[in-house]
Amino acid sequence: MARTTTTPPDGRFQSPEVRRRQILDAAAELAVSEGLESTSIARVAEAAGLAKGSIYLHFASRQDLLAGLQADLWQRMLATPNDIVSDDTLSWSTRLSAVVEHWMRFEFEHHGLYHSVFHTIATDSDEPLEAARSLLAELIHRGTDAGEFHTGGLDAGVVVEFLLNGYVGPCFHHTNADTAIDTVRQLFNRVLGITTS
Amino acid sequence: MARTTTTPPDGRFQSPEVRRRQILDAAAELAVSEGLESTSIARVAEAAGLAKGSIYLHFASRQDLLAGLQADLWQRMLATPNDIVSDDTLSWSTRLSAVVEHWMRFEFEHHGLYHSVFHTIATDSDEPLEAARSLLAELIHRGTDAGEFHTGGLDAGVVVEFLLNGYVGPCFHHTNADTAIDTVRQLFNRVLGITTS
Amino acid sequence: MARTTTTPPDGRFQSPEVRRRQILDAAAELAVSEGLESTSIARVAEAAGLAKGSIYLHFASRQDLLAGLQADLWQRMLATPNDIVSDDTLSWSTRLSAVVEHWMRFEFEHHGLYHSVFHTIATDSDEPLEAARSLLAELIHRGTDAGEFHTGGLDAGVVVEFLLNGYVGPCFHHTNADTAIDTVRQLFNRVLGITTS
Amino acid sequence: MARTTTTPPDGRFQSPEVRRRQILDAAAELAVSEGLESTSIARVAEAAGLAKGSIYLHFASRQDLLAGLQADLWQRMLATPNDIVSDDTLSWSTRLSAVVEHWMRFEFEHHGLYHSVFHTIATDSDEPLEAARSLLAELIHRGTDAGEFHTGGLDAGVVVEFLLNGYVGPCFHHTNADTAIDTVRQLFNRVLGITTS
DNA sequence: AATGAATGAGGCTTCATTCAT
DNA sequence: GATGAATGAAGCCTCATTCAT
Repeated sequence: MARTTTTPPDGRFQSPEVRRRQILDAAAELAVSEGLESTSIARVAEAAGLAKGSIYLHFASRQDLLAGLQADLWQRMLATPNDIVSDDTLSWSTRLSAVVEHWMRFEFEHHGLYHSVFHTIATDSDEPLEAARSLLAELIHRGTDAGEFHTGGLDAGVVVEFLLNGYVGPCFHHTNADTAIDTVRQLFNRVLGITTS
Repeated sequence: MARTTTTPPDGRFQSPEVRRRQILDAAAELAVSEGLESTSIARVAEAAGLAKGSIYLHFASRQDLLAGLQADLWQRMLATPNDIVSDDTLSWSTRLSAVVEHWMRFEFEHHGLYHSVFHTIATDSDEPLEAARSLLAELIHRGTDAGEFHTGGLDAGVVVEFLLNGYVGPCFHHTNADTAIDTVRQLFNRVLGITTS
Repeated sequence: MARTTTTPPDGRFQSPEVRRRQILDAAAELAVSEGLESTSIARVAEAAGLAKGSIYLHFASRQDLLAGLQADLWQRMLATPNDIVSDDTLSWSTRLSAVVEHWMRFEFEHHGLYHSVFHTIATDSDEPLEAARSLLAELIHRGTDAGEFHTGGLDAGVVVEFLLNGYVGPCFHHTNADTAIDTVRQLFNRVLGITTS
Repeated sequence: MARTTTTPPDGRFQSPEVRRRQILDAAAELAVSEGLESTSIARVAEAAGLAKGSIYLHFASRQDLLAGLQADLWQRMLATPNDIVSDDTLSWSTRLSAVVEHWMRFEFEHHGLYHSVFHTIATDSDEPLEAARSLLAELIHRGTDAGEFHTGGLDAGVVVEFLLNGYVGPCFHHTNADTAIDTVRQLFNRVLGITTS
């Protein structure tokens, strides 16, 4: 039949994957602009150009939607850094710098959404958060082993938490992003005893 | 019913100041134990031993109450550090250490309440947050002038934000508080180029 | 003060007991006219002259309201019969007749509401239903012992269920109530082997 | 996707009659296991192996489906009894016994579905219910004329309603089915003045 | 004949806020 | 000052029904 038309005439009918993404994007935008708690199903539906009930074709509940948003953000936050850490052509301090830059740009773009998602949503698993911690912990550990970093007996867990929270602060106030990133990179270096000659 | 007049045996009639304090304390306790969003007027009233309507004799709205709570917390967070910074018998690095310890203990005690108040409540003024920034900024500035800290041309605003957020991270995970505080103090030292001989 | 006015000017403020009764009455009326499932909170509130939210000052949930309605009906259904059964000045067959009449008039008045409440609402306890069964079972048992009834070895439980359901049937169709009651009384007599000379 | 044309390997295309039956059977099963109100279109479709929308190719609305279910049940309830009543090789009391047994077994099998269908669904016509009444009324009338039953001037309509409701009661509580049936048969005999010598 | 994404009315429930007492 | 019954807007969710494919 006429089943060949892959592009529907208007946007009324969409494949589940597309719709799911549209909804998540709408939710993310709302969450950024109005806060997570104000991100109601009604608002999301409106922003996504759907009826309220249609949200439930893609998410079992508001909690589920929020969890999906969280997972989505985490995955975007972690994908590139994972690649960076695995790239053995780079020195450890270069990898660290690259990860910091990625995270900060991500945070600038989302203007703190990560932070509210981070601290507000109750999910069953802290998996992705743990993944971020592990990533940074491993990076530090291996850079130290390689003689590039010098943590001098500091509690590794505390250092990781400190850095992971610290870089977020400068992202909230729109000073020049490049300056902020550059400064934070140097702060990471100081914390990890990296001497940039 | 048969109880006729004046001064009731229990604490039913209180001066406005006392009542206000009772309400704020009840709200803070609830916010710590159940989260800011779950802190409803009904729950606060119940915890404060008042009827719902009576809350409105002391606060214009829920927002007002939450703003009061915020101001209260900031107040508590800043009072002692202000004293510390003014104490000229101490070296700048000692003052810094003392402020960090105060803030971290405060955070540990309130189990992240500060953080959610910080990030959730929309207030008209960022006054107190600005005050915290100023405090730390001044401390760093004067310590640098005194030759105790060495920030080497780093953007002061970024450093302040970095530190102000960084110390919060380790407070969420109940590793031993003393270890966390000690480690964070050393991290501050590293960031500010303080050499502890 | 002016606390003496027991009758409020209009019906806006009522004591909890009065309101609870008004709500239950409204709910019963709706349940009779439209069926239990159609008895929504919104309809009940409207019928009771209240806002939707006000229902929840008196009932924890729709289930709770329905359970309250059920309990209310059962209690009205069982109070008088209990008295009748205890009245030792009457013969057992007279008591039986009186109970049947009470139940049937009750059913006529409520036009089958008992029946839908009986079969629809999921309550934690079947207490009151069990109470009705017990009442009839005891009445039959003691009337048999007294030599007034002759059940001749029939399974007591089955007989009770049979009678308890049977009398309801004629109440649905508005034949003359008195005729129906009189006929059902005779049917009970036949079932229980009572000879009315 | 790659599956090209005609006659699919599974039972996807069916004649309307077969589909209708499949849907009704699925609905009946669901109604028995979960109650009439919980029998949603979505559940029925799922149980029948169809998409939601396809139900509407066979029934105009949910009400229509429920009415169909009702008609179906009545049909099954009345077919055999009609044959029994027409079987002139049997005495009237034997026919009565056989009808009672059929009805009770039917009720036991469906675990009260008949009852909820009976009392919940609003249909335009009470035709089938009337048919059941007529059947029993005729049976009683002709048995009385034949001298087998002795109703002694009791109101026929009331007696029919009484019996029609009465037999249902014992079916709800899983005492032994055979005992229940046997007992109810005797109760019918008592009501109709049948002496079993 | 079949699908299933989309709809939107309607149901339950919560909660900040008001106001007569 | 204090109360608490009452309100009503707003939130989450379900489900019968439609319709483009």
